[in-house]
Parts: sequence; C-alpha cells; structure tokens
Amino acid sequence: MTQQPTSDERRPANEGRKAADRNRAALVTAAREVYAEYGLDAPLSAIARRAGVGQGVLYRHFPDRAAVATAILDENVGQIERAAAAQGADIAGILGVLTWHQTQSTAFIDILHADGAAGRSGIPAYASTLSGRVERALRAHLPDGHRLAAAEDDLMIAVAMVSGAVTGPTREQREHRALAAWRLLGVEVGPVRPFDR
Amino acid sequence: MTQQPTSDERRPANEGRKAADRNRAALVTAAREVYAEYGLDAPLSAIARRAGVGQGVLYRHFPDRAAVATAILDENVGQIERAAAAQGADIAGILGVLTWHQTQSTAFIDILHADGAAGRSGIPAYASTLSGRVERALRAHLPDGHRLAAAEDDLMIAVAMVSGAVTGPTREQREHRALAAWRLLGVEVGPVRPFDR
Amino acid sequence: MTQQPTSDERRPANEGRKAADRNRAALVTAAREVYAEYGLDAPLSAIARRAGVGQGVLYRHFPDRAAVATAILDENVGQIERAAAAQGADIAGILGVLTWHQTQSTAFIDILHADGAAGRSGIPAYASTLSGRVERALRAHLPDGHRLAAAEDDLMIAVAMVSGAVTGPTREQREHRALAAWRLLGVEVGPVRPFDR
Amino acid sequence: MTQQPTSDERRPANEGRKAADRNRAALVTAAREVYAEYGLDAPLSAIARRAGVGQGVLYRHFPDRAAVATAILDENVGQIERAAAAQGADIAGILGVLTWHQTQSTAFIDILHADGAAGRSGIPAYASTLSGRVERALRAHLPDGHRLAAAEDDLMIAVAMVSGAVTGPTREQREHRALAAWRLLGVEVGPVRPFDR
DNA sequence: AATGAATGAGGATTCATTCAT
DNA sequence: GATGAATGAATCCTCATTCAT
Repeated sequence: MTQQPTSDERRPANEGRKAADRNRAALVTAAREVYAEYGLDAPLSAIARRAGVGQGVLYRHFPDRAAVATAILDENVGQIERAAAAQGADIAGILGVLTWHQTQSTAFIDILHADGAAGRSGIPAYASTLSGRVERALRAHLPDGHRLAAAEDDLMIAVAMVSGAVTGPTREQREHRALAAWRLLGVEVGPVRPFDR
Repeated sequence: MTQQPTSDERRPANEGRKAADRNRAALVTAAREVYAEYGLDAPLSAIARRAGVGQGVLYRHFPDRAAVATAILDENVGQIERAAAAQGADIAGILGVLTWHQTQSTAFIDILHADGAAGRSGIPAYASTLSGRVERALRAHLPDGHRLAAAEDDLMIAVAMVSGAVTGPTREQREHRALAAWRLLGVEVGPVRPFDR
Repeated sequence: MTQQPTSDERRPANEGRKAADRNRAALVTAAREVYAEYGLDAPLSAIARRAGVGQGVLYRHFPDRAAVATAILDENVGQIERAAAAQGADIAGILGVLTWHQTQSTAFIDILHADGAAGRSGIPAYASTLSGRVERALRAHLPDGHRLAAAEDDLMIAVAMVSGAVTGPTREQREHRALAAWRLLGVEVGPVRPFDR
Repeated sequence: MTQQPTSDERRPANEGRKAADRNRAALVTAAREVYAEYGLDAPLSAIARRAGVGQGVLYRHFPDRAAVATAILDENVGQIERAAAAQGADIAGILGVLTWHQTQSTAFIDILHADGAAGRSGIPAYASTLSGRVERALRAHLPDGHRLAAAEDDLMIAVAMVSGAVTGPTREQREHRALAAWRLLGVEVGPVRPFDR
C-alpha cells in the first residue's frame, strides 16, 4: 500500500552524528557476545537489541548478515595474522592465540569447521575465506619437521579437531579441553591469550 | 449400526496398533534422512511430510523436538552398543562403527559435540545422555595401555575431535577426513561400517 | 537460534477442519475486496486480517502473492471466458461483462494495463497470462468489420484505454465513465453486468 | 573569530541561498529520473541519493512525499500550459506536448489517471489540482466542433484513456501506443515533443 | 542550511504447536 | 489414532521521518 506514517508518539532521542561510531562499536561488541553465545545463526535482532539500538542501525552499518559476521570474525582472524606477523612469532605462539579465540567464540569455531564445506546452511561462503586466511597465517610458520607438516590437509584438520573438542559452559573448561586436544595431537601450544597488544 | 462381520472374533483395534508402529518407524526413517540432509534444525513439518503422515502423528509419538532427535540418535547409539556387545568386539572395531555414524549423520556429530555443553541451541540435555552411553560402550573395551586410556577425559575428547574434523559434502570426503583425524591421534580404527545386524 | 515457543496463553479456538473451506472462501472474498480497493500492491496481511484469519492460513492456501492474485483474477477472467462461450454470445455482450469487472476491481484494471508490460514492479508475469486469456476470449467473437478489428493491437489498446478511463470513488461513477469511453471509441457495449448466472 | 575578508562587503549568506536553489533543482531532476524509472512509489532516499544531497535537504524543500511529486509534475504541467499559451497554439499541437509527457513519465500518467479519484494510494488530492490545470489548458483551445467538445467530461476522459494505453518498456513503444489510441479516438495530434523553450 | 544517523513501524515469510473432526 | 488446518510469534528487511551536529 502506502508507507509507514510512524506513530508520531515520542521518539526516544536522536543522539546525533556522534553516536554513529559509538553505535558501530556497540554493535560489534554485541555481535561478538551474541555470536559467542549462540553461534553464527543468532538472530540479528538480538544483536541490535543487545547493542541498544534499532534494527535499522544495524542494517545501516552492515548491509547483510554476512557483513556482520565478517566484521566480527575479521577482527579475530586479524589478531591471528598479526600474531603471525609479529617479531619472533613461532607456530606454538600463534596456535596459542588461535586457541584463545576458539575458547572465546562459538562463531569462530563455526568458521573453522566450515573449512571447505560451503553450501550447508549456516556455513556460508565468507567462512571459507576467513578459514583460508587462518590457514595461511599458520602455514607460513609451520617448520618442516612439524607434526602437522606431513600431509597437506593435516594442519587444518587438526585445527578443526581442536574446535570440535572445545565445548563446555565456561571459558576455563573450554581452554582445558582445547589444551587436552592439542596434547593428544602431540602438538605444543604457547600461552593461550589474545594478541591485542 | 454398521456391523462388521470380520473373520471370527472382533480384533480390538489391533490394526490401529500395527499402523501406529508402522508410522513410528516411518517417522524415524524420515527424520534420519531429513536430519542427515538439513541438520538438527530441520523443520518438523518436513519430517512428517516425508514420513507421509500428519503432523499430529509426529507429536503423538514424540512430545517435542528433542524426543525426535533422541529417538533417531538412540538407534545410532544402539548400534554402537550392539557392536560393543558383539562377540569378539575390540576397540578398533567399535570405533569403526562409531566413525561410520559420524560420517553418515550430521545430527550424530552434533550430539558428540554436545558432550557437556548444554545451552547452545539444538544441543540440549538429552545429548549428554546419549553421549554418555557411547562413552560407556567404548570405555568397556578400552585396553589399559591404550593411547586414550591415560586421562579420564581423553576418550571422549578424542571422539569430539574426530567429529570436529568430519566435514565436507560427500560421505567419502567425510570418511577420508575422519580417518585422517584418527591417524593424527595415533589411534587405530577398524573398518568403517554400520553394525546393522 | 531455536524456535518459537509460542506464548502458551490462550489460543483463540481451532474450529477444525471444517473451517478450511470457509476460510479459503473468506480469503478470496477478502482479497477481492482489498484488491478492489487498494489494487494489486495491497499488503497480504490486510487480506488475512479482513478475512479474520491468521497470516499462516493465507500462506497455507496460497503459496505466494501471485497465487492470491491469480486465484482472484482467475475468477474474473473466467467469467469473461464463460460469457464468451455462452450460447449466442456477441462481442457487445462480452464487452459488457468485461466492463463490469473493470468497474468492480482496481486489481482487474491493473492486469489489463499490464498488457505486455512485464518487469515493472506490481505488474508481474501472471498478469500477462490473464490479459492474454481476456484477449483470446474477445477476439474469438470480434466480427470482421468491427471497429477494433482493423489493426492487430487495436483490440487490447481499446481495452486498456477504457481501463484508463475507469476512475472514481463509486461504482456508478466508474460505470458512467467506462460507458463514455466506449462511446468515444464508437464501440457498442451490451449491458454492464456480471456473468455469474 | 575567523574573519573572512571577502571581496568588498559581506554577502549575507547569499552563497547559502544559491546552494539551496541548486539543491532544489538537483532534487527535482533526480526525482524526475527516479520516478520515471521506478514510478511514484520509489523511496525518497533514492531521490536524495541521486541528487547527491542528504535526506534532510529533501525534507527541507518538500514537506512530504506529495510535495515532491507535485513539484515534479508541476513542471510537466507547466510545459503544457506554456505550449497552450504560445503564439499560434492549436489543440493538436498541445495534445502532442501532452502526449510527449505521457510517454516520458509514468508518474505523469498517474496524475492524469487520478482525475477525481482520491483514496487510491499514490494518487492523492494534489493530483486533481494538476489534472485540472491540464484540463483548462486544453479546453481553452478546444474548438467548438471538436470531437471531444460534445460532452463536458469527454476531454479528460479521452486523456485518461490515452494514459491507459501508454504502457511498454521503451519510450518508442509507448509513443506508438499513444498515437494508436488517439487514432482510435479519431483525434488528430501534432508532433509528439517537449516544449522546453 | 546541510548532513546523514537513528528510530521504529510495517510487511513478508516460516514454523512449532494445538486441536476439531 | 490420524489428519491437517489454524494460530501467532519471531525474524528479516525496508523506508519514512526526525533531529543532533
């Protein structure tokens, strides 16, 4: 029919342009939390609600669901890349950062699962891209004799395996299980921590 | 009013009973197919449709979504238990049957992931129960010196790890990855096959 | 995330299977009214609301917007076809029935406007189909010497012209204008009436 | 604080004024294009975007959706009025200009349809006003014996009829149909062209 | 006077779940 | 016992309109 006459009632403040950056940040934070808790399938409205903004704001900043996920996970992946690029980076240290993100965010695990599996709902194309970036960052620092350097696929299969092991309600428990997984693989891992500097 | 002069005696709704069993079986089969194809989030209506029954029938047999999943997976778990109970069962053989189900059904992987993780959508409490049964079946045949017998958790963490590795569009690819995962763990696995009889 | 737990509150009656036909009829009636009033772009929710049913019912009976429109307009077009097939049908009489529907429903006018114009939003493909049926029904009874038999396009251009003239708040006014339009075209029209028998 | 030693005197926001006019013109042009392409229901944001201004500017110049449409169409109607006022204007020539606008702009057709028809979405009251101006411009040059001079309403009904006939994806096709329509009405039309100067 | 961010209503569509027949 | 219709909540997405800067 026609349009939306907007009920004219009271309109809860327009904090103006300054709020834009704040809102984007709030959205990113909210998305990170919501994704961590519910995974990549979480409703976008939940993210907007937790960020304390209207749905339209979310769509202004991110054109679609993929954009939100990419923005969040891009930061996670970026940390791993920076960890790899850092001076004196070794594979154990980078795996420590990787493991940190695995224990933090369900969504991050989802993309590592994604691996080559496009097509299944909830594991969309952008996940492969991000997964690929993680692989490159790791492989660049994988020494020749390393346990995971034998076969082509071993590296990412191992990462997926650890992702599979990371479950549990608390971060501590997830970290415990992640470390157990690496140990079962016979792979040494550095301190589990973010690389935010 | 309309008398039905059947064979000799009036069979008291025995027909209904038999139809009920038939429906239940059809639902289980349908659910297995639908879950394998779409995952645990598949609409229940799709299951009823594929089973060729009304939705009400589904609800008669299974009070809620969890009950459907449980019933399906119960059959999977049952096979593993029977494999374990079979004469001459060894851990490698049982793991082969387990691996078969991992490569067959996305849903089955979900419950093994579930482990202790309640709260995440689609991985509710009942999964723990099933997961526990798998664990008992395996542990009963785990020899003392086995690679996974060292620490309490190692067995199921390893299973979860393999589940994490199992991705890909074709069953062949999933089997390939599963075997690669077991190899990385240094665990020997028997032939990957169902235990249907 | 998960599903819709449905608030459990009170559920406003389920009138059972018998209501199905009644509801479909109510939907068709409602759609006819809403379309007549607002045209083909009317919100589907308005139709469901006027029919007194939930939105889901509408989607059960009609898979998409096109199906609703087709169902409604199919009946209109069908009347014209039946008028053409009736014993002793002549072009003036058929045009009278056509004109009746033009004065009744904005949506019907929309499809005649549609003519060959697919692509524009709100004038979708099915409109062309319906428009084509109207054309065939009319042309079959168009005598050789008829005013609109000269050029290929003249017939449907004339129909579109009359559609263009049919505006106004009351049906009476619309009929008045329709007749004026036919008169300006020098085309004789029979009684303006439905052909419901 | 920061003094601006411009040319000689301080021009009091004359710059702002000029920019405002420029913006208004840009909006009118943009709206014309957008309306021609998407029809009267096009989002206002699209118009602002194409004009290269913020949405606020649009609302400054035009209080509501109707005002935008009016402004655009006002220019079209103005051309017809100027054509009518031009030296040596005759009804055929004026109809040629009218027809030009009918073939150019979907929106323009809408207002001629509108005629007396308020209530339908997108064809609000202001359309009547514009339609009335077109009528006056035409009627002033309608000779007594003209085909459309017989009955009071005939003139605008004929215009609406031609509007109804004007459909099709290309301007050429629309012009072809418009001319066919006038021919069916037995009305002579001058060259189909704008009257821009 | 311009900008463009934010709000939030509206409409589409999908399903879980109940219940008359 | 089975059927399948109905309900309605939830999610997605799009825009009109306001307003701080």
